[in-house]
Amino acid sequence: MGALRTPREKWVEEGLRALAAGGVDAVRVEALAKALGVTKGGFYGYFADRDALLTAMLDAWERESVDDVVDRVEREGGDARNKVRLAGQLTFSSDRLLPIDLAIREWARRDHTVADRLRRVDNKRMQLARDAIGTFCTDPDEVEARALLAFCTAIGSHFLAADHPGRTRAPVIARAADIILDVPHGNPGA
Amino acid sequence: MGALRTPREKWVEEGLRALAAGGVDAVRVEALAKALGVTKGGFYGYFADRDALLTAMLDAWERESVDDVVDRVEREGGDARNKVRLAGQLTFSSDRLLPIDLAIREWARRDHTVADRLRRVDNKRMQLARDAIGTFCTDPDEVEARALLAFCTAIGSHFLAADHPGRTRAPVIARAADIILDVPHGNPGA
DNA sequence: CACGAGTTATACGATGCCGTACAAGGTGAT
DNA sequence: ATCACCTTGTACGGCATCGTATAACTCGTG
Repeated sequence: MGALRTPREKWVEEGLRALAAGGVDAVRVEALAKALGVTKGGFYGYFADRDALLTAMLDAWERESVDDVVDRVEREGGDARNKVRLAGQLTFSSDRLLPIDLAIREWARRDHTVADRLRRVDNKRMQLARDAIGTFCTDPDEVEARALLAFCTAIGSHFLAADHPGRTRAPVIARAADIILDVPHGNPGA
Repeated sequence: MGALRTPREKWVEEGLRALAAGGVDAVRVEALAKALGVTKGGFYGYFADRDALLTAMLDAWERESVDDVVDRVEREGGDARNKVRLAGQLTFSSDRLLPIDLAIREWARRDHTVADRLRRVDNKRMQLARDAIGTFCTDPDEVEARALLAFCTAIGSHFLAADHPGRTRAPVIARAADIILDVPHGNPGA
């Protein structure tokens, strides 16, 4: 057989890169080919059309961002509050996954198929947060509210452009996390 | 003089509609013309090019979503916690402004000019939240954290696809707002 | 009613993109 | 070395879009 010089995965990978950088409209066959240093010649051997690539990209993302993350959290999570923090960090602090995640959220607002997939993913992640928060909070309504807060903060902070006078964003987020996880703050330094 | 049949504002308005519906890439001169029931003939009398329209759209949005909202909140706000709730509702529950707001947040992630404008707008809104929260919360770090939570929840909830088993999204948000605004919950019904 | 200024329609060239067809190229097996 | 097979390059038709040029139109005014 002839060598597989630009395998299917390369196209998917480059597609996700383009998606992260410029949104779904930036995923163009000829642009990906240029980025890969080839022409689109081989593309249509792997994919029927551009839509088939988009589907393959979503498949890869869903697998990578659910299975992998859930596995790691279960193995390394430890304490309940830490599991929430770890789960958040894995997706929302990953230089690779975060931009893809945000781009897919934009995409999902305009495409029902993508929205359904995102719902599946978010539901699994949300259950993680519920389980963890449920270990130190008994009221189910409050658990749901705190889980929502955790998620919205993780996502929303990347869409919020405001400054924090005299501070960076990080400590503000940390303090917000304490409120979400109901960590009391006495007099500072105590 | 000949009548002004499709004035400049119509193009801006239709542009914002297209932006809200399909993102900045959907703002296409010929598509707007079609939506307005004309051809692009008159467009280039008002705008040097497509970029000029995009700038005009941002101008209109910035004026409408800052000046108008701030004015109304100052006039009708009342109690501090209610000011936060009202400010949130005005932008984040408006069928007109909300989709534009979300679309501009996506746009801002890929265009520094837009990001700067969004920062200006968000800073003004954020100051509103700080002032209101500051009336019942003394620790400045905590004020900042709660203001961030309020904003991130308002934005993030529109990018979060998760379901809430046995509930709708609204009551969960309401309960989250209580946590953000530090409203105590005793035994239910008390 | 006729004129003129401003507005709009139509036609055009240029560009970028999709998807197809076919030729050219490389790789491993015989 | 030669062949078969898979991959890639090139060329093409078709479509959508931008921005320009110019002709046609519309309406208020005299």
